Amino acid sequence: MVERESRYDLGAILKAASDPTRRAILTMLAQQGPLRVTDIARRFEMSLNSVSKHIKVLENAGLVQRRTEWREHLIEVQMDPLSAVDEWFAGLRSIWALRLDALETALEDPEDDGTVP
Amino acid sequence: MVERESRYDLGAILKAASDPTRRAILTMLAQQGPLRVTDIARRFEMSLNSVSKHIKVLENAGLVQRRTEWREHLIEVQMDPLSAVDEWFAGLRSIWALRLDALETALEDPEDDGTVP
DNA sequence: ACTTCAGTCAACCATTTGGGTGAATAATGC
DNA sequence: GCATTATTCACCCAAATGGTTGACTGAAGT
Repeated sequence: MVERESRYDLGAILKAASDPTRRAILTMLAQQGPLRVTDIARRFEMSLNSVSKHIKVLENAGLVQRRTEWREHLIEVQMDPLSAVDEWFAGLRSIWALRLDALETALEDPEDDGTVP
Repeated sequence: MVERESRYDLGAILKAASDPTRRAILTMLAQQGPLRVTDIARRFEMSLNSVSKHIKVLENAGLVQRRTEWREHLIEVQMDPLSAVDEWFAGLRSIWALRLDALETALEDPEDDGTVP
């Protein structure tokens, strides 16, 4: 059985994705497939070190996976954690919709004064 | 015609949502409907000021809206910006899927050597 | 052995962030 | 007019962030 459950840190995912450089890295990886750190860095006007740090943030959030073959670190995008965000959004939307439903019902029911405590 | 287009700042939305306190505020607002700043703050072990700041961050990202009726500021959750995130995720996933498709096709076609440049 | 290449680690710096306090603003209630 | 209520504004502070450079580790090529 697959260990279903949000094993991902929602905050970490969102924070990782909130940086434009890191989003660009993710896009690049999705388009081009697994890349080495150096290859990624070369496409940015930024030091290799900074890119390496960004990758570590992404890795930490689970948005990227590292396959250390040979002396090269192949970085691969990982879409799974995104679903944790999807799920949180869905949850938020549903409780919001639920409240609206309750509100409507209350309005139809004249016993209630229509206020939401 | 509705001004469709991502008028939202993806980075701002993600960053705003990356903080646990702010996520809690959003959840609270979704459950309870519009609330005053003070009401929100009372539910946290945190100064009113800090909560006020958090709300401003959310407001800035478009995730909440302020209806300044009377002297009270009614804060209301706004789900629209979330779709900007949805869309970005969808885009990322689709370019990723596209690349995989291309890869498969290449593998079926023996003229290609199977490598992805 | 020596050099080069791929990356990380460590230290540093400026800026942002998340928190706090106290004063300021503005409307209401007396 | 004065106190109360609701909220923001202006600072202060510690910690985190995004970037830099320079030293280090480890594998490959010569």
